Amino acid sequence: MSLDTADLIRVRKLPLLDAASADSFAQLTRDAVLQSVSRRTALTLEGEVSPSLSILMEGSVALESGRDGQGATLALLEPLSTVMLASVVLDAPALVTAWAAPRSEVLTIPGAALRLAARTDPALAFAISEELSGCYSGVVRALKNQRLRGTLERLANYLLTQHRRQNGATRLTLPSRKRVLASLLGMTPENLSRGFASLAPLGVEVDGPIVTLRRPGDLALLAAADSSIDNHAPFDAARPGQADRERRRFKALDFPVPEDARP
Amino acid sequence: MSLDTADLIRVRKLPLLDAASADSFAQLTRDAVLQSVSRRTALTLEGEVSPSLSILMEGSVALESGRDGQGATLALLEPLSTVMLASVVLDAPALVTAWAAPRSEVLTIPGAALRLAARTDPALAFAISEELSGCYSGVVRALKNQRLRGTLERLANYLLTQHRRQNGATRLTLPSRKRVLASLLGMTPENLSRGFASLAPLGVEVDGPIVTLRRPGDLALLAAADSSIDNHAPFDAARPGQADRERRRFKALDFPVPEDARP
DNA sequence: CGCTCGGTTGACCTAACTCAACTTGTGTGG
DNA sequence: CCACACAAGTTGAGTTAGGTCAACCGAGCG
Repeated sequence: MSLDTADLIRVRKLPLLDAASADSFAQLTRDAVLQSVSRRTALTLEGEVSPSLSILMEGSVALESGRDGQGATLALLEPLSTVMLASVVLDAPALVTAWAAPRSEVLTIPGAALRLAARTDPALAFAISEELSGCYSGVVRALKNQRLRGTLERLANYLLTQHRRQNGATRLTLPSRKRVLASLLGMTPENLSRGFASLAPLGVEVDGPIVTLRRPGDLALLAAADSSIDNHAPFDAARPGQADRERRRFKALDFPVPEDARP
Repeated sequence: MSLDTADLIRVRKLPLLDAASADSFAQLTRDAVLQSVSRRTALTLEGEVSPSLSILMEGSVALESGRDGQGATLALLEPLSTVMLASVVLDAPALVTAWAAPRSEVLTIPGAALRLAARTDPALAFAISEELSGCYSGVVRALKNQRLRGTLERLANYLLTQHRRQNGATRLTLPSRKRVLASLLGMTPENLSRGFASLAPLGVEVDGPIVTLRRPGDLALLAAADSSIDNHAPFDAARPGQADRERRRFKALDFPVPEDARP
């Protein structure tokens, strides 16, 4: 289960571990594990301290809170995201349950090793700060999204995000079952269905998991009504590294990167 | 405007700066400023990069988002909080506008100095990570609070939180005007008023800004319906049911151990 | 086949918002 | 000193976004 040389090379490229010194990299990977999960697996359990940090290498992870059934999906993570890094840094109970989708690949690093290494390796500690800052921004955006938009606007916005993420193709594929998409957007499956229906006049065609946006501009008009939510100045081109990091984080949380934002 | 010796001693006690080495402490405080703001002042502006980190020493700060009028209050910060540390770490546009209340006292540290110092001072960088982790947890809790509780539950819970924070005294003082409290709780002022009214049967008496909780236990029953939301320490009022409830909940849900098998 | 499961559609319900009137406390100018 | 305006808060009546419940449909599958 331990990391072989090929794994080490792969893993070294992660933003977090890339920053680490040779020493702390060795320390961190000594007891790290890289494994493919076969079935739906909980990486953290709400309310329980997780002994290690998970990093999603492949597949996807859903952050959920609350009892199953009444629970809410707070985010869908994409590969290269850390999973509840904050809880590991604080060695505190996780605030959400993190479900890894079947066939995901996850790197697991002992939390104690991480905290220890971070205390002596400034580059690592700083990389952690940057990662945490990205996570923080993501959740703040999610909160704003929830508080100042209605369900239709959230849906429209989500579709535009996917649109952009899938390189502006007019056909896009929903990355999850509609049921969990609804939960992510803070609405019921029934309402999501109705939502799609009422977006039809705006050029949205739905066929199973694939959605066609005939007139993205019209959609943008709806979402842009209060897009002060994502409308912070475009990312500074002079800082490509930061921009990348931010973009990754955005993707991870399923909220839009305002490349331009003007329809 | 620069810091005098007394200021330096005070400021050295901050969690962030306490961790810093003598070197980076000097570096950080060289261009730092400690000032009392006289009127309502924006420490950060939504969408604009803030050149420096603000730390609230005295008074209070409200984090708002959205156009004035239609905006939402996302948080009320207490003294010793950092203000949008994440944005400063990333040197990215702030996600919210941070209003300092009149007569607040704010320490201002150049962001560039902070980032520079953090890159070489592991203790400082780690302290920043811990602070960010705390902020992250706070926002996640806010999001959960918003998503899985109704307005009444949020209000009840808020009152209990204040209750606890003010050392369990039966009389507590609201830290802000009801108007902004309503916005913080994600409801309208009218509805907040009605909310207080409907909590009267649970022993809540309101007289202007002071609230008396006659029977905190009853309130807790209402809020506890899903109190896994804020897992920070059990409520002072020892609720023997709590642990049981939680256990039952997990059991009932058949919450799998990490090596879960989905049926 | 017939079963379940994900999704859709329709009828209904309710929590929360809106709007408007009214109260009360707090200045402020004559 | 009063008159007045003004803001914060409360109360009431009507509206609506979104949730709930139940029936229904089509696809995968034992």
